[in-house]
Amino acid sequence: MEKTSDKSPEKITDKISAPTVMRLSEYYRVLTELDAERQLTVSSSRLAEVGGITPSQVRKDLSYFGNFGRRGLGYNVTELRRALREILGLNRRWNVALVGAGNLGHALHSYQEFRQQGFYVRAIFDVDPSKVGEKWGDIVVSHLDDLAGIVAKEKIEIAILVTPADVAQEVADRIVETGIEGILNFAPRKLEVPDSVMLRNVNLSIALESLTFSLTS
Amino acid sequence: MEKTSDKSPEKITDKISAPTVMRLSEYYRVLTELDAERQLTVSSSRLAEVGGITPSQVRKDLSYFGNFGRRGLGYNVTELRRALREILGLNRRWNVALVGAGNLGHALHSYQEFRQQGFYVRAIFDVDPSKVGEKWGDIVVSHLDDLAGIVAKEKIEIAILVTPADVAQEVADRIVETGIEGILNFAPRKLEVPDSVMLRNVNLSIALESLTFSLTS
DNA sequence: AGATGTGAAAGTTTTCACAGCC
DNA sequence: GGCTGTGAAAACTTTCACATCT
Repeated sequence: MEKTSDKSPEKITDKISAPTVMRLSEYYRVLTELDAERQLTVSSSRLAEVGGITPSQVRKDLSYFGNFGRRGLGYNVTELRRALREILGLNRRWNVALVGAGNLGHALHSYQEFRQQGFYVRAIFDVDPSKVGEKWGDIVVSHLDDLAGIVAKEKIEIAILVTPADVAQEVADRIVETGIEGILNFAPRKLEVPDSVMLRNVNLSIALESLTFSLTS
Repeated sequence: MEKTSDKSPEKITDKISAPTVMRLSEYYRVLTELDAERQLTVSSSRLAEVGGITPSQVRKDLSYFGNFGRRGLGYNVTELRRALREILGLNRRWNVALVGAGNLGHALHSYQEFRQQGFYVRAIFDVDPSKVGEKWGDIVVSHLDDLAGIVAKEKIEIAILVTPADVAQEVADRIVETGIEGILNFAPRKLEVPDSVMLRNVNLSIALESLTFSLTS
């Protein structure tokens, strides 16, 4: 029935499944579009249709966090969008470091979507002497040896790891040492990090392989 | 010489869950490393340890496709690797087109991992006149209007869609018209394609948002 | 002995269905 | 009438445990 807004001191996030979080991100994106189109309300069925899922899935996902809708009317677009911003932690800026100044790092540096969501690349690191010193936009590529100092000075909270796979673990170790809270790993290798550091992996090959798996056989 | 079972005329792939397919890709990557290290056999527990899962999960995943192991001994690395190559459709070359010649397209074009897995970028498309005609390695960027002709000529089977979100659907429609079998979509928008076209999505923002979700709470 | 393959149990996620409110 | 919120059922995925084979 009623959920008070008084929450327990422990993390809600632990009880929420990964698929639910991914769907929240998609709802957020759709709501951003609807908001731009001046839509005032949206129903769970509408949200479901866009995301290719069921209306009850949408309602269930949202119900973990509160009662955002109104029976008979649906959800207020602006209100729900703001709620999701907060839930996803997007109602603030995040200082990010790119670790690895290769092509993928370059693409991520200029990825508009990140900036729009509040992710600010504050530093870029590499070990290649020919890259250190390069200017990327308004940021100068630093040597990895300066990681700790710059992370502290720039108050960097998240590292995006885009190094070759064979050095990924040792670079991750150095990132962990700086006290950074989260790592987004693009290197195709499973990393070991302490539980206190949040780790998410993006493997570009896996998506392609899942495609060829389905196209084969 | 294990042979995957010869049971049904319909697609095995339909019965295999997405998480299983992703794990197969990871096993394959680990086996590639073990093979390079001249390891002859590997147990499900060893494979599980590297992937951070349970041994029975590994055995269950593999058992959907055949009996690759030997009781008491484990799996032959080379043999299992070859089997997974075949299952994932990596025992051949795939002709790929990059649709979108921006930074992300550029990063993917030079992504070594793709080439190593047998994915060959045979064409690159854009609509920006300043990009059409550029030379990327040994490929000249073509205008999107030439998509159908070049796809046919180069026997392209997979399109990697890396356009801005707001044109992603119309570009996807044009890709579908060419008869391409699969699309890997990097644009942050849900695409509508016929069931006959395989679609996989990679959303770079979602991984970051899942990180901030866990860091917030 | 050592490790797979698998049916059954446990756990998790999705869907159903309907009470309850607009 | 319309649509949410949610407990219960169904579906799906993972883990267990042990028979089975080398």
